[in-house]
Amino acid sequence: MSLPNILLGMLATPASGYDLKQRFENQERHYWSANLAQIYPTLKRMENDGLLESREEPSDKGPPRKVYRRTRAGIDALTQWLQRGPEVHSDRLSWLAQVGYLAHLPAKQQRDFMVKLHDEFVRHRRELEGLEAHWAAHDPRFPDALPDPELFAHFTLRLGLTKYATIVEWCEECLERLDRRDAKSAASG
Amino acid sequence: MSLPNILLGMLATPASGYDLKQRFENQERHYWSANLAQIYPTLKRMENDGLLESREEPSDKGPPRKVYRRTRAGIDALTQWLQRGPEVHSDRLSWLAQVGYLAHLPAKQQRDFMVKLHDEFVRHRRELEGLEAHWAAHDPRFPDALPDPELFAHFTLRLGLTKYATIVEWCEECLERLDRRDAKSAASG
DNA sequence: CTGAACATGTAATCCGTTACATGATTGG
DNA sequence: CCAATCATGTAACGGATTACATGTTCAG
Repeated sequence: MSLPNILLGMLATPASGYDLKQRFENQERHYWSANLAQIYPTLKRMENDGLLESREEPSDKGPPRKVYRRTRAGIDALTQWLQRGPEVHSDRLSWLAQVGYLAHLPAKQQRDFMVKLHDEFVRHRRELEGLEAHWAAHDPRFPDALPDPELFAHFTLRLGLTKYATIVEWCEECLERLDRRDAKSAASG
Repeated sequence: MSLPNILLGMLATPASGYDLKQRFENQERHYWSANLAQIYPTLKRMENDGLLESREEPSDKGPPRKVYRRTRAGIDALTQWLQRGPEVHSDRLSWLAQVGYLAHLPAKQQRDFMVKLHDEFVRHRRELEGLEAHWAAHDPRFPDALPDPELFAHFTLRLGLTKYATIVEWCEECLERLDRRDAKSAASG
């Protein structure tokens, strides 16, 4: 039941399904994703439920855009979602499950796996660093004078950055431990 | 497609569906979860596919246990999963999406929300700290002389611990920023 | 003229949760 | 005797992914 609420949150300014998809791929990518085949029917259902209203707008390029806006009922539903308190579900980190079973691979492939992970998360971290740098350069209120909605958007960005930094450091520690182990086994074997 | 592979990884020693569920609720809880209604049919299907074989064993209590063991084909499938490289999907952190929209709540409720989050993750962190302390107390090889499979299990535990620690610290920073904001607005308003 | 980006949708399938269904054993 | 724990399953539903389907505009 999260996607409809997240869409309500994102619709602070009116937007089309296509716009929302773009935002999932940029700003919100580190904590949620959704594809168009899920977004379009969800928006339609929310309109039927009275949470949104839409109007068609001509597009410069391609077919007309269907632009959605929150209704009063939509804003109320969003507020109630927040008032119910934090929704913490168990994470599904299949890459971490994989790390737990790396003993099934030879030492070289174990190392390769951890290096790939490391590089992948460095890439993710860099993307968010780029977002933050851009924000810092273009908004004189950044970071201590940000008004309410942007303050919270910055909170989520900070979590993304520290999360990726933590994972990258952890990968480096794991690689060091693997190297120590292999140095030891080479000496004794 | 992750659950079958994770079950293969967990079945280093033979176990029943019920046993595996227990393990999801203890050791593996910080990176995966599955309930019995998903585990039982998955194990059955994997047996049909030749990845597992089972035998019935009498139980002290309740109906007979169906104990599964990996076949050679199962171990091969697990190895291939690992050789395909890390499976990194986008996280689904609905609590973080909620934080992004907290501007819809009054200041007091914003703070309450962050305090609840903080306390929740402190609890998660403490559970993993308990696991690690127990391990350290009962295994003389901990942490530098752990042999291969346990070494990687420790890697996953370390990630869980630093992940929760990072989130807790982030909650505290957010609370400080909220308090500074409210001190400022009280002075000017 | 071809491919990328714009723009919307449906259908089939798969994964995960909740609810339902059954029954034995042990501790309080 | 009752609740908790042990133990296995099916059915219905909802959420998410992949594949299919259509059509425009602009840059190279």
